[in-house]
Amino acid sequence: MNDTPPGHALRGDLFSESCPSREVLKHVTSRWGVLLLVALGDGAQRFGELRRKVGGISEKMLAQTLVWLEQDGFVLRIAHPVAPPRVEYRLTPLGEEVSRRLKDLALWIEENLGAMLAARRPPSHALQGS
Amino acid sequence: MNDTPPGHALRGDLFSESCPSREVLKHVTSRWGVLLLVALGDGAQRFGELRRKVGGISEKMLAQTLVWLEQDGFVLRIAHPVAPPRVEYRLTPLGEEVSRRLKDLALWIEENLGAMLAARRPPSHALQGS
DNA sequence: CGGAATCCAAGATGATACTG
DNA sequence: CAGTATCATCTTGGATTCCG
Repeated sequence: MNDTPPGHALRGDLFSESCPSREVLKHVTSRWGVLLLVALGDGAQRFGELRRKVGGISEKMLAQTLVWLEQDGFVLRIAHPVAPPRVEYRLTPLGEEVSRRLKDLALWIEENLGAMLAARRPPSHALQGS
Repeated sequence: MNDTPPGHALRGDLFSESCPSREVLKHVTSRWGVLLLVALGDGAQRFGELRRKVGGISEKMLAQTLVWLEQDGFVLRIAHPVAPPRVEYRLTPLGEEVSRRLKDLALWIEENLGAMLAARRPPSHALQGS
C-alpha cells in the first residue's frame, strides 16, 4: 500500500498535449460516454435497454462507446451464452467512481440550467455557437 | 428535510433527447471545454496565455470554445480598451462551480490512469477504439 | 437480440493567412 | 495581441443491411 503522493499536482500534466489522460477524458466526456456512464450507475443493463434509455443514441455509437469504456476499464461486458443472445453491461469499481462524478456534474447542470439561460447573453464580439 | 426531494428525478430528463441540458453538457464536456474551464480555475487569463497553457489548442477552437462558454454563462470576457489589445477571461460564479467538478474529474482520471491502463484489455468482441 | 460492416452527412478540428 | 476567414481534413454520428 504504497500510498499515493498527496498533493501530487498532476494538473500541469493534463494540459500537456501528450498526456495519456486526454484519451480517457475524451472517451469519458464524449457525447454518449457521459450519458452511458450515468445510465449504468443505475445498475447492469442490456444493450437494448441502454439504447432505449439513452434517447437519440444509435446502435453504432452505443456499441462504439461501450467498447471505449470497456477498454478503459470502466465497463464490464457480460455475455450470457443463451439462445437469444443476452449481454449485460455493468460498471467496474473504477467505472462507479467516474459515474458518480459525471452524475454530479450532469445533475448540477440540470439544476442550474435556469441560471445559465438567464445569464446567457450574446457573445461580446461575434462568432456563433451551436 | 425532505424539502428537497432527494430523488428529484431530473435524471430521466437528461436522457431525453430534447433535454436542453445536453447542449450545455456538450459545450462543457467538449474536447477543449473541459481543459479551458479547468485552466481558468487558476484565475483570469489572457487569450495568449490560455493558448500557450492548453497544449495543442488552435486559435480557432480557443476562440470558439470561449464563445460557447461565455454564452452559457460560465466565462466572462473583459476587454481592456488599450493600444495592444488586452482581453482577459475569467470564470463567473457559475463557471467556478463547473470548473471545480471538472477539475475533480480530471484529477481523478490522472491519478487513476495506472489502474485503467492495468485494467485495459482488448474488447471482448471486436471493433476498434481510438 | 446484439452486434458488425458499409456508405454518407454533418460537425469538429487544424493550419494558415489576414486584419484592427 | 486577439481574433476572423478560409480551406482541408478527421472524426463523430446516423441509417441501412447482414449475420450468428
